[in-house]
Amino acid sequence: MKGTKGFSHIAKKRFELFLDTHDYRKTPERFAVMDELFAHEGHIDADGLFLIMRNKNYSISRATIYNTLDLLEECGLAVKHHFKNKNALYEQSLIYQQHNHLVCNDCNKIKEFSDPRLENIKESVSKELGSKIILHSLVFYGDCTIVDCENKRNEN
Amino acid sequence: MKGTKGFSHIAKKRFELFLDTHDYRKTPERFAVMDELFAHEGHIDADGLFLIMRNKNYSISRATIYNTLDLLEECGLAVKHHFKNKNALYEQSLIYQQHNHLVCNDCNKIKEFSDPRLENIKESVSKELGSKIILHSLVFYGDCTIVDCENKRNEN
DNA sequence: TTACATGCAAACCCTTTGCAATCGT
DNA sequence: ACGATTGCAAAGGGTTTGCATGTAA
Repeated sequence: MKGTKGFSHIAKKRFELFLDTHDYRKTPERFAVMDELFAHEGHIDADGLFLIMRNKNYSISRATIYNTLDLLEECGLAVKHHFKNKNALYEQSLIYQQHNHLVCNDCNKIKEFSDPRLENIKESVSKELGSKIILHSLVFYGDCTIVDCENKRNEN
Repeated sequence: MKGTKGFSHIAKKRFELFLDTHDYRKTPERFAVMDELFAHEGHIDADGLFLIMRNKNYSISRATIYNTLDLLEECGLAVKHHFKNKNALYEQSLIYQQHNHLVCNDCNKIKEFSDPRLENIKESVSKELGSKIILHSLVFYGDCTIVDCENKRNEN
């Protein structure tokens, strides 16, 4: 999602409330991970965050990153995705409205879209199969049809 | 998918043709894995197949299972899913029409559904984002609303 | 002060890989 | 017979865990 800059203080408030409520400690590491996730546009994996923070000479361990990402997911500030990769990708979700992903077969870039018709499908399925649907994951995989796409074939 | 019994000879024909075309060898292990996948209703992981076959005293290695599942996926006889699990789940796809999955938050059981409106969404996204969509993955995660659901809370 | 969180490294789990033995063609 | 395929075990890569140290409350 774009345009999330300047919203991290709202995220911080929500995170603090969450930590308070659950009697979790407000450690600097946890806020640092949150900040880094919110500073990053798009999707990133745990190790990506780890490397970025280390490169900034912020001392942190992978274990703490994983732990914090779980907390962020738990309080709805992060969404965890399992695309075809073997590792999980995260994205901040403060202004997350359920959106979906199109993964490009050519360059692996991820585009986002949303479509109201998905809600209709959800409602039908809820009734038919007897489930209160809490979340969904819709991913399309496709070949690029954009002529001279700037992203095309730039994987190494 | 249900009702796939008795279709494995068709699968076998398709697999043989595929192996011939690609100059891959028709080993008994490959057909054994295919048979086992087609004998299994629903989703199963590589290790699940491995254990089933070992329990039948069929001597096979994990490496061969993984290799064969790749081949089956390549020729369209198997579909590989990445749900929230860390391991991949496979299902036979001889009579696979694109269908989608509802994963139960209570018991982890997987139900299937399909909805024609998804095709409409696909068409819109194809045009909007410039992509020829080859495949998709739609998964709903929901809480069971079925009273006295037989599957409810039987995880250990 | 005291229990919870961190950091590190080892353990874990699923999957892939290397190589000698086997077997399809 | 030749070379692809198998089986095994070891390596790999992402994630989790155990434990001593550090630190928020």
